Amino acid sequence: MEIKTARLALAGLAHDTRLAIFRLLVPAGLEGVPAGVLAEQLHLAPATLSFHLKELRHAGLVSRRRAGRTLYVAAEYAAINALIAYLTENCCQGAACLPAAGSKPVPAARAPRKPKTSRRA
Amino acid sequence: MEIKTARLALAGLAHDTRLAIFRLLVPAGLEGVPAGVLAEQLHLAPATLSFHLKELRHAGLVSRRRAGRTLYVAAEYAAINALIAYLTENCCQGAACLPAAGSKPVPAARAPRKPKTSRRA
DNA sequence: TCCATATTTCCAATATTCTAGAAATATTGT
DNA sequence: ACAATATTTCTAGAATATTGGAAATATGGA
Repeated sequence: MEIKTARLALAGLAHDTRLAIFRLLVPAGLEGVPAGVLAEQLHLAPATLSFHLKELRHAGLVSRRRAGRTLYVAAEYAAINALIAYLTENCCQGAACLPAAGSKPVPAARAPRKPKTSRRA
Repeated sequence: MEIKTARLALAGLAHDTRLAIFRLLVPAGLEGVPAGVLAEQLHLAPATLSFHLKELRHAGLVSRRRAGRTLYVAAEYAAINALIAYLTENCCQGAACLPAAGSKPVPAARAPRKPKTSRRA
């Protein structure tokens, strides 16, 4: 996953309403949820919901499927998988996201430069 | 991890500069990187870097440690671990983030209501 | 065709976030 | 105490995101 894609996905979820939408979609599986139901459950004006769905779609986090007059929105599980993979690979130390087995230990506090040429109390 | 914490972490990383900062910190381990080095590497005005570090700190994604005049910034691996765990648990179908083994299959497109009382060509 | 339903797009007002200069703070060395 | 370094806080303007009413679009049915 590219850094730009990752940032888009992060931004997509980094909003209360959108995170709430996504969490409603997750248990709904591939069938998804009608947009109207989302608006009802989250008390959102139609235009507002539409705006956030557009954002989520833009980030590749949800897909849309029309059934008659109703548009079903569904979570794009692959996108989260990819985001989790990105975070694991790029924002952790490889696999377990530990401080890295071989990383330098925390040094004791001391100034970096100027090795002091002469001293004087 | 709480939803609010998760959103904070997501928002923290959902910005080009902050994601770049974090990615520079990851390989630096617990020792971290002097703020000045970050500013230099990313060509950021001191005040701008400080603003983003504040955001990252607020989100719990980085920590700060003073060594003389220099402030070392380090990645908070635990925070990413927690975020990944949150996404895995809440934005996936449990473990593998698959469309859920038991979720309903995608239904063929059809209108939801009004089961049609009479027909006519 | 005309009407009702479901949702989107358009648009403008509002809110939030970002940037960076300048001044302030913290620390060390002289 | 003073000067130099490293970084933050203050501040305000610029940029971007969010909200929702109203009009537009898509679909199905009478």
